[in-house]
Amino acid sequence: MNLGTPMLQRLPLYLRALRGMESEGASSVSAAGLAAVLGIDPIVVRKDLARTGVRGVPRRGFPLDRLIAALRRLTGADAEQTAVLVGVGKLGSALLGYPGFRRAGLTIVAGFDAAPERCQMILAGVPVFPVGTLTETCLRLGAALGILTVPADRAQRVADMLVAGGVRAIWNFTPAQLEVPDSVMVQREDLAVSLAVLLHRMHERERA
Amino acid sequence: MNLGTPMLQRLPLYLRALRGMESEGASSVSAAGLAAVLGIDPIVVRKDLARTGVRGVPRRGFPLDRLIAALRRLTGADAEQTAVLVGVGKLGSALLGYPGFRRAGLTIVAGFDAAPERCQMILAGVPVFPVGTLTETCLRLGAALGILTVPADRAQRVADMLVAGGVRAIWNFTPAQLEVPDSVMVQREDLAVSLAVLLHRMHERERA
DNA sequence: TAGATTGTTAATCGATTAACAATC
DNA sequence: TAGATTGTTAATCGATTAACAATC
Repeated sequence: MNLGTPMLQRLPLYLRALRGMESEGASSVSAAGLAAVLGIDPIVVRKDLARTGVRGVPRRGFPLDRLIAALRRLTGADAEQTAVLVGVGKLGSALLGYPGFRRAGLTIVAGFDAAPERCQMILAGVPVFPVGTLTETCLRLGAALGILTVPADRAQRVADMLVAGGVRAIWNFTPAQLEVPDSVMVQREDLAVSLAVLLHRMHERERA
Repeated sequence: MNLGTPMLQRLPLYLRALRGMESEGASSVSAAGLAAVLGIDPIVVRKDLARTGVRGVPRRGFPLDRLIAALRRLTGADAEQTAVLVGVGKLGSALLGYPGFRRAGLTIVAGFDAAPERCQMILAGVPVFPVGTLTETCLRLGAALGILTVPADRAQRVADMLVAGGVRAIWNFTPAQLEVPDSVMVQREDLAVSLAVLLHRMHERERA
């Protein structure tokens, strides 16, 4: 199944809302109900749910458990990947403690840092190692993903080590432009981009 | 000028790259050159640059200074907004120390936290106050933006205080679904969403 | 049966891509 | 002049929106 980015970005929102409903004892949900909870256009939700392949029942809605299973599969949450995180500064340790990754199917199995005093620590249950052991440890653990939270000027060097360590994707929280082989996917997380969108929309709304 | 989100997300990347070129002494840039640096399709860059209104010169490219000025205006970086940040935990203090906000035209003027031991501190040059003084301080400082980095179960209450404090937008780093008046823009920053996109694309690439 | 809700098909809209003309 | 690069117009593509048929 080939999903466009806009739909792909909505799926985790559905998943989170549906899990909440399930834990409150619900067993089915209508597209309109889900749309209302999330503040999304009901037509969009209906179409998205149709594309999960789960059949809804007129007048009753969709079976919650099957919908959750389908969404977990579509978002890749059921694949159980492991990640390493490099750069255990403030942002890095904040990410180590973020519980949402587990629910999305990602387990961070090791942290790395250049500062000796940060190594040998255990943060949020994750051991931190010297960055010199990165490639070797990556290979040993079979990590699928590398999370980059180092200073921008070290990003490329660490990325090279991650690639040598066999990761299949890099989640880049630095502004650096990384050079990696085509086989490795890089996704950039850029707060300056988000902020620009926010400021522009804020001004836009005020003009209207 | 009404810009679509895709273009709006590319503008800060252009801006950052152009600033780098300027600091290296360049005075003009071609669309193709900029595209190569960022790994973006040259046709897209050419069209985006055309929409800035800056005239390029065939065989020479665009004047760097005018392009930077135009991009600053389009992204809102020249408007100089102030923000307050609520929840000075790991993520919150990481954001307080992020230098990119300043360059994007945003200054964080105050932090707030519920824990008494975190108040009276100064982090990255920003004073931290008790969350009880939030609304009052917001009004006094005339903050345009509230950055929400508190636990999810307190998000709505803090959002209410921010709204009462007169902010025009809320940058929500919690998974909570906020209820605010229509006049206040809410932008959600959701790592679970980004991760789902990343994992899906990673799998997609491996199938290909 | 009636009515709510799903499922599907068509229309609209905006972004990307392609092709080519204009200009230094 | 020749050639590189911008600027513009048209074609394609995908997502959203709208309308309506199908079904419990």
